[in-house]
Amino acid sequence: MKTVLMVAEKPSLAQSIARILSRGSMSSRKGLNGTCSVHEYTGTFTGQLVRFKMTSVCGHVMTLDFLGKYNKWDKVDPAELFSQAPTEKKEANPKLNMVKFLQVEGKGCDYIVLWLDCDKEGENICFEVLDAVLPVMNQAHSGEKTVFRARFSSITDTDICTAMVRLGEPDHNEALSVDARQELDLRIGCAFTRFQTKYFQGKYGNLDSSLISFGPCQTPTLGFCVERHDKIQSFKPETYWVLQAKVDADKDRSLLLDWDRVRVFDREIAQMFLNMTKLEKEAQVEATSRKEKAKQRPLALNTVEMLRVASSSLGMGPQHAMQTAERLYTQGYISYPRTETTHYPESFDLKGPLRQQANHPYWADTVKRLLAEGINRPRKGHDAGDHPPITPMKSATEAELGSEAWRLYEYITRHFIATVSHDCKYLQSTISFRIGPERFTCTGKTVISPGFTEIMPWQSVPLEESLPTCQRGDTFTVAEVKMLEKQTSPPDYLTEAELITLMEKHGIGTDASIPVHINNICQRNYVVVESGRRLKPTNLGIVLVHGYYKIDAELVLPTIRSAVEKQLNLIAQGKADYRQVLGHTLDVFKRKFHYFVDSIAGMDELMEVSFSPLAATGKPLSRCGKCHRFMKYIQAKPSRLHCSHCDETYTLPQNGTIKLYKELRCPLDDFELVLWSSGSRGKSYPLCPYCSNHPPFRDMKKGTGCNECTHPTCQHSLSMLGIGQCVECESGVLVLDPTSGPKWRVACNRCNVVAHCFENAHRVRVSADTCGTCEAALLDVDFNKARSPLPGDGTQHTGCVFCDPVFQELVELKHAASCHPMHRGPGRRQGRGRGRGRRPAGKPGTRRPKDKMSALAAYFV
DNA sequence: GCAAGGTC
Repeated sequence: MKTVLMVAEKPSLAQSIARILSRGSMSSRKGLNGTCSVHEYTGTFTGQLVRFKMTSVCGHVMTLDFLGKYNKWDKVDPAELFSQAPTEKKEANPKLNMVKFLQVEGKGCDYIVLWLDCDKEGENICFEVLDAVLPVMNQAHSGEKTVFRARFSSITDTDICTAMVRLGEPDHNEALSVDARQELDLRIGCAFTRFQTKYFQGKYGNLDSSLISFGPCQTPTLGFCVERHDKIQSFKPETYWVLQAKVDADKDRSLLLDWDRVRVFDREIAQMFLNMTKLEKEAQVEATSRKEKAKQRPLALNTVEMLRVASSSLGMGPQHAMQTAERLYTQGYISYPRTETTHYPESFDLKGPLRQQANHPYWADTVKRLLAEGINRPRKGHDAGDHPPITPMKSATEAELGSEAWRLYEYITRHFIATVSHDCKYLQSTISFRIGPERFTCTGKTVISPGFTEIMPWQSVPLEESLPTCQRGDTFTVAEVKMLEKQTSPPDYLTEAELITLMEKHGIGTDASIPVHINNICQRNYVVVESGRRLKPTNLGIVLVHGYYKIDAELVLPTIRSAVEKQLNLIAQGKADYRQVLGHTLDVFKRKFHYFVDSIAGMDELMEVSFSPLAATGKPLSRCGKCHRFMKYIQAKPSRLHCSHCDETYTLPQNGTIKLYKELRCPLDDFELVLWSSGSRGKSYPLCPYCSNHPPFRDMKKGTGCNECTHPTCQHSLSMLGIGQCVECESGVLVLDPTSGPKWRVACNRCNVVAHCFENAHRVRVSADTCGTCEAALLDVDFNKARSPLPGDGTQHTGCVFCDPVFQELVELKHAASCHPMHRGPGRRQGRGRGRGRRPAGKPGTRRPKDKMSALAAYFV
């Protein structure tokens, strides 16, 4: 029997589609990556009985990056990234092992049906899948078609079954347009980002950002925030005047009337109108009207609307809202949360999800009435052909969801019930008055039937006192006419919800990536989220945007993306050549880049106002090995040491504290050592600022401290303080922290394993001798007589920290229990003993004996 | 260390 491999874009879709096509009779199993499942069943395909294997990828299989050597920031001129630097496709998520997985499942299959999402990205993933799978599939008989594309517009039985009988071919042009988009984004984004970051970080000391990024989506996103900031800054309040009239309606009730001219900006004119009206005793009714109006129930919920409401009404940031929604989805409470669609397909079972809510303590009454009286069909929305609108799938309570997830779920559910409810109907009555020559109006609303506002009370028509009944020609006594002086007020900072709307309108990002872009500009310290989730740009954000405006406004305008997308669409439609569009667009941006680099002084002028040069920043900390003057410690990210005499900057490890290390010096370059520490309970190690930036030995990497230095005799080096191989990670070595006493610590120089040991010992040294069993270096430990935990009256003991029974009680390994060698699969660590990093050549046979493993386990766990 | 796009 022949086999048909079918691939969807995500595990949930593979399952839904297989369930539809197999009519529920499939057998499912997990794939080798633990994330994707394979659903198998038999059926007919091109008139023959076949075995179907339905599975999925997890989004893109591959990602685009530069060849490794072009990712060295200090060796490559960013200008090279526009053309010279070659790119390669790498696996998008190596942990998922997607290529291997597809090949295992695809091996020996005869046909492939591609069920990827029906958009350009999906079309591109089709070819990623084919690249992986075609080489291992059975060879086709001459001329026989083996590759098919299923096109569907919703995940409904009819759509899926129709797609299956009308299979087509994947569209190469659409896929190519995505290839072009990827390459443009990569080359342009990385070139500008690297240039800006290096340029400004090399110049300013209090610029608090380790990355000054640029991108065709994030930069316009920031641009919107700064545009609003500029409006606020340049706003000049204007004074205006308003007439307000009050008439007596009943004995003890008066009506406030609105002036038909609304407001005037000239005081004398306002005064004139006031003079003409204030002596009038009566207001005459000129007209009355009563109109029935409706407030429409909401469209079904899609992702961006959910994100807007989450931000503006629930105070939940888009990134967080998305994570919460995904959790609700994987737990089965709501349908797939990433969708552009606001329209339910005709066949969608609306009553099913509604029935789920019929006994919910908060809205049972509303739901039961809807079910009994019949639901209202949702309004016609937009069908993007991706997924149905976000719908609650089962009932839930706050107790089972937790308060955060509950608030989002409650909103989604109320919104869903509202979409199948009736519109809110109300009566709007208007009375037009004349007082002297001026006209005034009074309006009032009364609810006829609340409709959906019953379940969305925050949308309800505000309760107003009804207007008195009257008719044309009636008169009312004027109680008062007065002139009010008011001022126009500036707009406030952009809210996240407003920003999402702007991004959507200008096509910046997609439903899935909008939260990412907003998050990016926060993390890069371009904007901060203020109260009411308003986005206030920082000095850095403002200067960047103003700088782009000054040099090349297109770099920040929202059109930067849409212009490129127009070109890409030509590729997708087969109207333009992929190579030509790509080459041309890169050429345009390469010119822009060179112009930007040449004009950077213009941005600098703005920077200088807000930031101070490196030489004027920071506090003196340690001495330079070249000029022996003090270097300054610059705390702003990325933290570094700067020698203004030599005009050199040395970067330091991030996310820790730095202090001087006893004025000790590196024997290689005479720089004073500094001590890096991750916190009081964490690890710390000495570090030579010069070696860390210019590794002295071939086997040392940049950015490392003395705990990885292979200097043979320096007292701070790995060679002198290393004890033995890390118990958790593959390449690390446990190193004694000589500064940690009296709460002595041994820490891995690669991962974050920290062992606490020998508390209150007054001296711990690494001995030159090694353990006969495991090759680890022995430790020499001295205790004070009064506090010695050693047996008898001993104050001194030498032994192996791993094997010595006396030391067993005195060492405690933090953090490693589940990752201990005992719990890991066999066959790693082959040929390597416990010796310290620079172990003498170990013969393959000298690994530790088997029972060593159980000894270790008993020891640490 | 960089982009933006999928998805977990």
